[in-house]
Amino acid sequence: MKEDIQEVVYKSLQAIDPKIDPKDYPIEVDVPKRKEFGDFATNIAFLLARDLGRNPRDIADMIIQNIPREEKKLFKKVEIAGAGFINFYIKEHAIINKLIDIEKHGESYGNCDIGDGEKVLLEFVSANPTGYLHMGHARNACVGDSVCKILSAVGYDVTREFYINDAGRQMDLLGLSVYRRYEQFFGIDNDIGEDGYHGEYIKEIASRIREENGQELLAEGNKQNDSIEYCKEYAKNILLDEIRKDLNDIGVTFDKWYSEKDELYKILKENGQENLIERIKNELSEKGALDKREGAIWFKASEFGDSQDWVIVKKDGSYTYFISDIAYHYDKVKRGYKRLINVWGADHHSHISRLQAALRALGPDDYLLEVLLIQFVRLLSKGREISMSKRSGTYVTMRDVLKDVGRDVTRFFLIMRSSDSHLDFDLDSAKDQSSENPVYYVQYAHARIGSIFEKAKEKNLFPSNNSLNFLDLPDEIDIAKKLLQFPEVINESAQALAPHKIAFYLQELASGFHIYYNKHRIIVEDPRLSSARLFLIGCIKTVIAKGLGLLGVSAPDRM
RNA sequence: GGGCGAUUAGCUCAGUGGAUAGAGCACUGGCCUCCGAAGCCAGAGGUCGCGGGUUCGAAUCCCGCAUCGCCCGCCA
Repeated sequence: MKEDIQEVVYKSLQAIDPKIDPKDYPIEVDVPKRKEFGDFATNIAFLLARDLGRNPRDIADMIIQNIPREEKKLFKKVEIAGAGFINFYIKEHAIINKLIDIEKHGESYGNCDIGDGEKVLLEFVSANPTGYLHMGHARNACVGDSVCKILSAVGYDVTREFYINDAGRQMDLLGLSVYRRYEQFFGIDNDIGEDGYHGEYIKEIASRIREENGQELLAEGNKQNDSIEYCKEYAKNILLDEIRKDLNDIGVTFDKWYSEKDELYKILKENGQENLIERIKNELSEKGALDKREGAIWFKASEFGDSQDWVIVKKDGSYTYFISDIAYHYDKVKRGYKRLINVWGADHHSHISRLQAALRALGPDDYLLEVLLIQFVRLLSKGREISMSKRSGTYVTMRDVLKDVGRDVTRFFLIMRSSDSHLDFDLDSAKDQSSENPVYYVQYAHARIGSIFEKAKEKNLFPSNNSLNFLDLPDEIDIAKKLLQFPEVINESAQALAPHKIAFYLQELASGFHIYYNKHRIIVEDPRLSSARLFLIGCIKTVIAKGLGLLGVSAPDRM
């Protein structure tokens, strides 16, 4: 509906002066906060006034005068307000009739194609397989998944990817920790070390290894290294399975699990011995972006927009995590993705600029990488914070929370705050099946409508758009307007990568329905009015289901 | 010392330069003979952290300051 207004204003501007370029004057149309200011308003007259050196009100008047006759039919009135706003008041029946779009498109209502099929790679979660997922990962997973759904809805071709960090020191520590626990089962007194993993699950994994292998793995020297390597692979596979299972339980799936070890260290056939990391190193070297200093090799990030240089090959000849990261992201580009979006915890923010610097150095395209930073989650119970540290063996996992409060509530809670705000996840209010819980509020509206449909069916009443002119209550017009804003809400949340906007919208829409329901009966004497009202609430049901779907939350017919 | 984020009602938070700043919770008082009370209605609650600036207009943009969280490793 908003586009219709933009079109009207544009036509009027064309009538005034065909030379006006819409690129110079983007026509902003929004819904005023206050009802008295109409259904839509534009500030275009202010923008033109500045450049034309004329009074905004005069320009607004001119625009109104030049709206083509045909287009004027849409409006009850169009007027100048304040210092030069133009307020549009749409005819009620035009709004109500627009609802037919919702029925026509059903589940796909609100979708569009502004993404134009562009290939987007969304990398999210990417938790190290060294432990169970905690609520920070869960927030990343839910936000990432929802962003994927939203971007798909606006026409992008989205691939979802999980990067498995299975090479490097953390994995070595994991293998060693498991092996030490294994040794302890045979009375060997050892020390896991401060850097090691201390969780109970490490013992459980070691125990399984003992059950399968007895004491065969006890060894010294090189043979012991083989045993540690075995423990590492064994633990990795178990933990990856657990991560996959947890993600599955919360409704998050991936198109590709990209293994650092398998993909980046794979020998490239066409080039003899070289692997992807070496190739990237060579490419960076050819571009003059590397420097040998203090026995190490540095990427000169400071020459490509970052604040300092970074080591990519250590003094001992081994790679840093950073060069794997560069290779991985360059590989994303090579795989044909035009847009790379990463969902990262806020503690990784310093990696953004250096990675962007590396991509810039490799060229040719600039600024390919967008990062959606997610601030921390604090888990609260009875007003107290619960520890989520991975090193202490006692952290509360995502699995624990999921079991406790369920998928829908977990997802909604993790999504309903802006990503750049810290999030307090209050277990007590999450568990509360009451009005304090916004997810039930929205789901309840959906279920209530389902229930009304059942009741109507008994009386042989069904939704119909044959008598929409019966919908003339102000409450009905308000709801219709709200429903018609939905495509714009999806758009905005896609643009800002901000699923929480949908969560807020749904609460407002549900509120509109509950108010309407309490004030007016849906099923009334006149079957034509009943059918029209059923049609209206059917539209609400469709939009709620669609919106909850974008958040990965179910829309039950009963609860 | 540098960087990122935050600071809005008692609490948790929306608010992408627009008109009189919003919601939920909590609090007070009402509403089921009636399609689901997990609901609705009414009330009260504000120096948008502080100080400058930009302009027709600033919670929103810019500069400075304060406070809180996170980061600044040849770990990942």
